[in-house]
Amino acid sequence: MKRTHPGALREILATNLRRIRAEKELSQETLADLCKIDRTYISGIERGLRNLSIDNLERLATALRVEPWQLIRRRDGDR
Amino acid sequence: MKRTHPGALREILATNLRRIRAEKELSQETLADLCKIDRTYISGIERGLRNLSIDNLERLATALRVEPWQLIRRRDGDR
DNA sequence: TTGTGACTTACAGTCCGTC
DNA sequence: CGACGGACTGTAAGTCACA
Repeated sequence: MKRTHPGALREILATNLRRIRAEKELSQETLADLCKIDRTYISGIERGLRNLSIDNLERLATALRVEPWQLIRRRDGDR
Repeated sequence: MKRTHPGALREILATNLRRIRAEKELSQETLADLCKIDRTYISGIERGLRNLSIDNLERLATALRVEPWQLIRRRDGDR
């Protein structure tokens, strides 16, 4: 696929998105439906392959009913 | 020119960026230099006209020495 | 249900300026 | 110093057929 790869923030977003989506028990497809972003695009985000814009970050957050910043907040130990 | 202008998140970022940059007493130009983003582009971000990617959000955050999520976090008191 | 490569088009992002 | 414009280049956006 070779979609660009830099950026640690992408990885954080990727894991957060995947985790939160799982918590809400949504499939990529239903989420895609909710925020009107293509399913395969969401797939790409969750694998850290897509460098999305903050407009799309906002759409995802709204669909998931979380604040946008929660999607890029590092979560591990919560430091 | 027709720069797009949707997205409440952009406004939050705009004010946060402007505030933090001011706190660090950096000009748009020196910040541009620090994170290697074009000065006119930073100007556009601070006016909420630009829909930047999270890779660039990260670069801005790094240059300002803050966490990326702090740039898009809404503070009580602004809108 | 999700991953992937390939593709076109819209705009992200740069560089030259003026005021 | 910052707002704003014109003209460009590179890549995110968005979709598809198939695995």
